[in-house]
Amino acid sequence: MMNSHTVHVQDPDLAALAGLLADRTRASFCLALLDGRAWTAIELARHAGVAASTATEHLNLLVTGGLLAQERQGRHRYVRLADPATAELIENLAAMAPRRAAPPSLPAVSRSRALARARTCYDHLAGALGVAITTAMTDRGLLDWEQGLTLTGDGTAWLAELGITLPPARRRPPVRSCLDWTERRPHLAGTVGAAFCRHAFDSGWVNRIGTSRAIALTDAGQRALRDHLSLTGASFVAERT
Amino acid sequence: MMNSHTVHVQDPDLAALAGLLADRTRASFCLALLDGRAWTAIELARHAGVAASTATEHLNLLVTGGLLAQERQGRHRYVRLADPATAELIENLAAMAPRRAAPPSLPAVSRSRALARARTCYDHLAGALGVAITTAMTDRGLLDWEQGLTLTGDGTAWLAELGITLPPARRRPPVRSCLDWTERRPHLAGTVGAAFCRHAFDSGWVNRIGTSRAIALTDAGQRALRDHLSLTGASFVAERT
DNA sequence: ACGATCGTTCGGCGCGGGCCGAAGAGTCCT
DNA sequence: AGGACTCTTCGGCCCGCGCCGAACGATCGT
Repeated sequence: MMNSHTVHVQDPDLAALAGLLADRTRASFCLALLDGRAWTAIELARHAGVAASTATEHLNLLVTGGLLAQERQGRHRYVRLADPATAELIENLAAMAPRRAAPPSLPAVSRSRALARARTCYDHLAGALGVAITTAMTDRGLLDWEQGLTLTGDGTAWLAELGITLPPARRRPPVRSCLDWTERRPHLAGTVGAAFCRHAFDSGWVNRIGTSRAIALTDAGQRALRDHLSLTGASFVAERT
Repeated sequence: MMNSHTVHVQDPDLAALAGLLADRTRASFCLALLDGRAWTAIELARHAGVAASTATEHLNLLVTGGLLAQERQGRHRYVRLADPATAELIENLAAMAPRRAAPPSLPAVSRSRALARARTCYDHLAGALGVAITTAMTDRGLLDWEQGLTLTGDGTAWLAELGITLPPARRRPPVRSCLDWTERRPHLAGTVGAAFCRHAFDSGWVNRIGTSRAIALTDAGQRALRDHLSLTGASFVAERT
């Protein structure tokens, strides 16, 4: 039985959702959380340059609004993006948003260079590294861009060879193109992108640089990319410290 | 030569973009414009229940913000969504936004029933009609949902048989799943969805109901759906007046 | 020429929301 | 037990912004 005729059309409260992101501080929180990790309230407060009390209020709004999930451990309040759909929404918004000139301070430049090389974008790899991997996979026929982005049979076999098993396809698409705001080129996201990223961390191919969202490609990682993707290059390799 | 190392990372001004949609009136404008047509300033003002002067200010913001495109004809100011990417962004936001109870006035109920049956969603067909067509195409093997949404070889042939020629694939994906806020099921969008919708209007399969975004399936349209998709049903057929 | 309609500009009003600092509760470490 | 740290609550400030009405200019119809 259809009962759609008894359902009143309820307008989506677009303004309420957009209002959550319409504040500099809250937007800064969400962009920071795009690295996929859980941050504490004070980390976010310092990141955005506001008082702890202000951060608390903003986090309350974002959590009750459903954009953020929180988890309390001891005296810490950890928050992260609620789910991949939320991350995707923020990515899309960020990709369309106008740029805002950042103060080109010296440490900021060095940080931005590390971020441009390689970083996580929610649950997958981004930066020059993410783009290079995606391009190499396309060149080897593992990905197909003809109709949107799809994983080829060769691609499935290649993943299996690496020991990456994919969860059964549910709501979330296995492969998805993600365009973030430093690299202006698309890179691999979706469950495959997430699985590959996890595999790269587990196999020691990449490591986090300190506590930032930037990551560094290890020697093992360079070998792996050369062996499995014939991928060599310098643009995504971190400088020696 | 890579020159990415000279490019300063500029944070996307997410708050500015979200701020454009963070107002009830502006959000109401954008949702109305999701039907894909151009509206005049006063039409939007009346739709949202604000003074003309207020609408002018909001439209200025939305146009300079890049979300809307405008065209002036005589004393009229026509505005429409800037491009398909903008429409998609608003769709995604609307799909995630919390529902807001609408006052269930009697004319509103009747209007909502017509909208639920069949309407345009930006440039493609939506409502029960859009969902039924999409489902039928899937059942006949014209669409494949295994890896995201793709058009099969049979699907391409079927479109050619109808006389629908597709523009060469550029940035915009040929098929895309669109989830709007009345039907909670996905329906066909992308360039294929747009081309099919245009074909349906050109062939007299559907007509606009007055000046609303609701549409009515004609007798010719019912025959076409039966012949080409073995699709029969009542949920998407308008009542006789 | 005239009224009618559409759109814009401007001044002014009022409210909401973002910010802080101070005070306090809860947690961890030593 | 004590200090250090994280987080929350509250009061208060103030700016921004969404709203309107009035006046005006522009355009269309007759």
